Amino acid sequence: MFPNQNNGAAPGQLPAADGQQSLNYNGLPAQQQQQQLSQSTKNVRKKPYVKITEQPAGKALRFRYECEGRSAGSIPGVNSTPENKTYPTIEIVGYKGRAVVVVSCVTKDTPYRPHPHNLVGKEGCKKGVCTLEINSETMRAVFSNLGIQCVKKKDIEAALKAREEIRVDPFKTGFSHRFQPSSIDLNSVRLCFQVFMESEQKGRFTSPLPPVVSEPIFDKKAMSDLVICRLCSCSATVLGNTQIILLCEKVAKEDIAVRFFEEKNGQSVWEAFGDFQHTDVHKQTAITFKTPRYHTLEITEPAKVFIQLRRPSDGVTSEALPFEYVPMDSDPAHLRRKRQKTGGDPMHLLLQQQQKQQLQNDHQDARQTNMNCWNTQNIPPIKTEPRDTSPQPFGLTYRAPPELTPSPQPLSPSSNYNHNSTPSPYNIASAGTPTNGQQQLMSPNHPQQQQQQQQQQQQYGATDLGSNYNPFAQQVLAQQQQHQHQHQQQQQQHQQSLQFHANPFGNPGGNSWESKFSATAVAAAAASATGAAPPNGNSNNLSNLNNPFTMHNLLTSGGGPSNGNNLHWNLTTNHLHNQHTLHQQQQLQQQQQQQQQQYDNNAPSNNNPNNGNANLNNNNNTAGNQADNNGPTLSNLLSFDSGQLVHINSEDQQMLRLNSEDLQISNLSIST
Amino acid sequence: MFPNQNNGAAPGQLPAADGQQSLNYNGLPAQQQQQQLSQSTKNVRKKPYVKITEQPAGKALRFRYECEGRSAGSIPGVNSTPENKTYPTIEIVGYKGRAVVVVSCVTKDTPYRPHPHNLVGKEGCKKGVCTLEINSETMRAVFSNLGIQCVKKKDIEAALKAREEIRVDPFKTGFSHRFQPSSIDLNSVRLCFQVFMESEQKGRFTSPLPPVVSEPIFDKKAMSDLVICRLCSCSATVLGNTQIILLCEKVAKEDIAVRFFEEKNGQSVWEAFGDFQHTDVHKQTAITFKTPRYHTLEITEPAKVFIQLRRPSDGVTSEALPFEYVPMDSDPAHLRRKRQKTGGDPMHLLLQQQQKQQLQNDHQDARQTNMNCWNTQNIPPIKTEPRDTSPQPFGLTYRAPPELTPSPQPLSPSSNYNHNSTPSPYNIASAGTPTNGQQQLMSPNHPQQQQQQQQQQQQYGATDLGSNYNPFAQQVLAQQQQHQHQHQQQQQQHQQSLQFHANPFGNPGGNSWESKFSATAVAAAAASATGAAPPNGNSNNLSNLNNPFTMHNLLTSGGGPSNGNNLHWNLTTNHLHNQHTLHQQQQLQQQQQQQQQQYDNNAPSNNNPNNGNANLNNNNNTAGNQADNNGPTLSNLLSFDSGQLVHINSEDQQMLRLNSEDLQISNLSIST
DNA sequence: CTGGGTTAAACCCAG
DNA sequence: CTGGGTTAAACCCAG
Repeated sequence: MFPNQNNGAAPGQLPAADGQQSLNYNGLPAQQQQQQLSQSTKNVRKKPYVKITEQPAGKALRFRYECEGRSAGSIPGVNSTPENKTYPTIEIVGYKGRAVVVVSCVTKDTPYRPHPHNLVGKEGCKKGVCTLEINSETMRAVFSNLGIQCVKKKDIEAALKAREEIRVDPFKTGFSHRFQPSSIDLNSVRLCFQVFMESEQKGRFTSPLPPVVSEPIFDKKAMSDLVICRLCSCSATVLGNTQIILLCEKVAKEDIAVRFFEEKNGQSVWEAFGDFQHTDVHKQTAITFKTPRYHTLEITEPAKVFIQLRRPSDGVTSEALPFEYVPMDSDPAHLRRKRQKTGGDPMHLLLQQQQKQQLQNDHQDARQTNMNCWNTQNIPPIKTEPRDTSPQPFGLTYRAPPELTPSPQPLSPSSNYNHNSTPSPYNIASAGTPTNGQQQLMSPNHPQQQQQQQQQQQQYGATDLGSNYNPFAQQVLAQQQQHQHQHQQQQQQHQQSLQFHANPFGNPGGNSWESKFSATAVAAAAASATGAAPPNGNSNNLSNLNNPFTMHNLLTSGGGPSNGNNLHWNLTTNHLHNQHTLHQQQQLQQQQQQQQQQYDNNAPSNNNPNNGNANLNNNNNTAGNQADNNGPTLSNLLSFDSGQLVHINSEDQQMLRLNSEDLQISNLSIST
Repeated sequence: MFPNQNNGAAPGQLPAADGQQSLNYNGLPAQQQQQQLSQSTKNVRKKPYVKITEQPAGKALRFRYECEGRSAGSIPGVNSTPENKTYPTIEIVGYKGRAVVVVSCVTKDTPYRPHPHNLVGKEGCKKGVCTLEINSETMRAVFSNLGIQCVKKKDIEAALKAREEIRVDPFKTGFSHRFQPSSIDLNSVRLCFQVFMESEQKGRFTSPLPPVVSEPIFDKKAMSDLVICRLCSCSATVLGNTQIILLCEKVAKEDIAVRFFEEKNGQSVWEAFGDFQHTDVHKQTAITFKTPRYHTLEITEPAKVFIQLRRPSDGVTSEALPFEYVPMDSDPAHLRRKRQKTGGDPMHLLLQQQQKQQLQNDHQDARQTNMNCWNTQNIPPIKTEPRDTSPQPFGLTYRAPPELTPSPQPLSPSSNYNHNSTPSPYNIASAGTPTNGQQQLMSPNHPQQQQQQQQQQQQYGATDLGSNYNPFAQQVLAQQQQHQHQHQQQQQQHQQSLQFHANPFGNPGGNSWESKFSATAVAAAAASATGAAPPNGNSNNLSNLNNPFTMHNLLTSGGGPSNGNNLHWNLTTNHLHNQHTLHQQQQLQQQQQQQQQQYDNNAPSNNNPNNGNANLNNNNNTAGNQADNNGPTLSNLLSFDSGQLVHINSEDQQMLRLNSEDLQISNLSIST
């Protein structure tokens, strides 16, 4: 282990457990958590962790496009009310001291990949992530102005590339998903909180806590609830077949049903569905349907039932509105008269009415009335002369226009949209095998864990990325993770050395290869390269060399402006005999280091308009100083962007030295 | 006058008038046309002209975006039916022989400016315009595959620039409107047909006929008719106040009314409007309203009336559907019962019903029922015991889903959308003063006409381009026109010479200035320039120098990628004392020539990817050969694009010599 | 491929 | 500025 890492979390550093320790977080019972913790930490009694004390509201906010040129608003807390506004809040449990949190968007579903959408807001938001120092008294951070700025499909790739550049990838899934933009759900995100505690070396925030994700957040615009806005009538006769127009929020015409049901003592005793075809759904916002027949025609008083929208695909329903079935006597005059003519036989009447309505079913509309929607299971003998009872309508309109209803929409993500609610990483762990169960609590540096993660990704990749997803890409994913752990290289060296003959720049150590790699050599390598891969300035693209699939993606992904200062060379032939992923990963590390170094040497300030006088140190460090821990201090960072508490030194040349720490955020430094 | 122009149209060239000459075209009676023609042509009895024998359908086709990556379909003729398809067709009347027609989109409203939308199709469509040779037997051209590919707002400027480059500007309005993209209606165009007859010199199509425009064509997607798709009920009691939901095609909630009316012997005897607020318009596609009270409560049989949508802003209405007012007795059972309880007094009943419905008016919805919509002018004494009459509904649904109704939508542009139908250019002429009336038939080369056009543009500019439109820009417009007429310069020289002292490159002739304008001089001029105008590669931008408004536009129009090969220099100070527009125009010509020449010298093939081997001649002609008439031949052009009958030599360097002819299409050459 | 409905991206109004 | 409806631009399904 390394000096800056305290994954082992020496017990002495931790404050005594406070009362809150016994509270749940991420929905797990405290006992279970405790068990988990003890499983993984063995001798360590309490490990600090991040707790979301106020979840973000599930769909209170519309995602905003950058082109809208406006603030994206603030995600409220799930318990926010107009009178008492709350905001997403986290708390560090089991640690007191300085800490910094980095918030970013990840995908709703596991594996939690970096999500292209950006967090924007007044405080701490930069490059789509939000970085705040946690109040070291309360050990809390409240995110009172966090908006979600959505990217459009065409910009997914660029957005993920930008995220990759600042190395925010909480779960080390890599960024290969940027080549499958359509696999990314742009209508939902989770917030991911990555907390970094101050290390022994003051002012450096290099001790990460396991990342924690919020409940999903849905774009309010896209995910409209099922809502019945209006009904032209909320009563009908027990005979059914009454045409009713229902106005609603946007629905999918192929995936919507109108459900009638009756409850007795909280128990559903009857249900039936309105009868319509998908062509009866008008512009996604209105449904013309016919009422189902009531389960009995023999009622003398109106029967109170409910009507609601239901989405068959997931069973989600709208709020139920009252609806009334009235005795046959209450139907319009012309029907009543006809019944009288036919002697009042209700079955005859039923037949007549059906025939009549069949005729009314639009001269234009030749389809058959679908009798299947009717619940015909229990039709009792019908009373010949039902009493003339008066229906008592509930009112014709159920939802007033927005300006008239102060009542808030249902905001809780735990209502309709959490049917497949994804658990937090801790929950995942607990759901897995005992071995996998430790995963989230292990040091991300642990080689074993990296392999586990890779396995996990392959697992998920098959299900999450659709049928087009190429499992090859998952390798790249794992490979890309690897390069964030350059510091480990020295330790891993004994494992690696056996394979290093395959590397043409074969250099077992990470420290001294720079001297072997002059600009001339680069030029020669570049000149001898025959591949057509467009240089695009991203060091991870070296993974192409091992992965024809990704290469293909690169070649077909539209290229983008090529960065003339980044040389790439084709090493494919050198890797043909590499069979083990781990070996490939290790080689990749070497190559990436080499390329990074070369980038540093050849392009000292290109593409970096902000790279002015802010970085007073370390801009021209050499390859040998990997042990150099002098990251940018907060004051330096502040002079870089004075509105920013903590700056992720994304654009700094420094980043390119790859002296990154445990997590993707390389050097979070702070000065007091 | 010039050798290639036969505006005078020597009578001997013309075939004898055929029978069709007596037909109308562009909706003008033949007599009136005849009169017009004789007014302007004095001694010429019959002038050939273009007649649209089949107008394009007014809104049969959806405009398609380029990004949709598909054919844009074919505009049918206005008389097209599924069985007998027709297409826009023109005919040349009064001339027999070879001719070519160039079709392009122009704005719906006068002045008919080039419209950024492009014509695409299998035959002859290139760069957004369609060029066909007219069948010289029938003297007709049928456009059987003409689609409209719409540009998005952001691309308006580029699209118009491209049009400018190929010099398609039928009415010489210039292209200044590209700096007011929002002034351009993207949902409508007119087709403009420019016919060029073969000149005395065979194979050259340089004798233009006056351009003719079609009736407007509207984007089917955007301009949906007012259509009632469905009503939840098509009958109500004479009392009114029955809530009805109406489903419709997209309407504007602020500009829609539901009109009830009654006709007796074709005469409208009663009308009233449904009662609703704009908040009752649901998602633009449904309206919940309350029926107005019928003009009398004293009916014993159902009264047949009509219901339709009406757009107050322009009075346009939907088709009317039958609606039935039924006597009070026919209302639902609970009301009838209540009436019985209160002794059946109808006024009491009315009051009761109103109160009741007021209560039903949504607990949420506190607004007052708007009684103003009711026609209360003629309420007779009410019969105490109305007969129980049966309503006879017309059926509940009025428009079936698309797949069920074969009946075509109304297609004629002369129905709803031609309220301000713009006449053909001939009609414009006839509507003007006698002097202006000759305008369209005069040679555009005539100096007097240029001034007239300028006046006309200023006139139209004020009304067509909105309140932000700066009349200064109209000058530029005229100035821009001017530079298409370099040939005239020699003739105009005697007028110009007096003012030429103001020109720093003072060069009265158009032939020999090239020698005075070396690359060194250009560099010096560029170096001394202090203005901040971004170069953007368009020679017309030189007009900025005279026009601060346009300069402003350029500076704020977003710039676009600057063309490094186009040097601009700031001559503003040299023009401070120029007061007369004509002088400015003349100077501008000089400057444009200079710049063009410089462009030719410095950037021989930049920005011209197609400038390969197609242009065998004239790529390196000098400034002296302005009389050179060797345009590209058709065979040359065919090797350039073999699918193309006639090629507008837009990208040819040749264009830059400005040896353009009468119309904006410079050299239409053809080889047999 | 077509017609045409639907979704995603921009735009813009009203409070 | 905000929330949120509407339009314009893309996308995509069904025949």
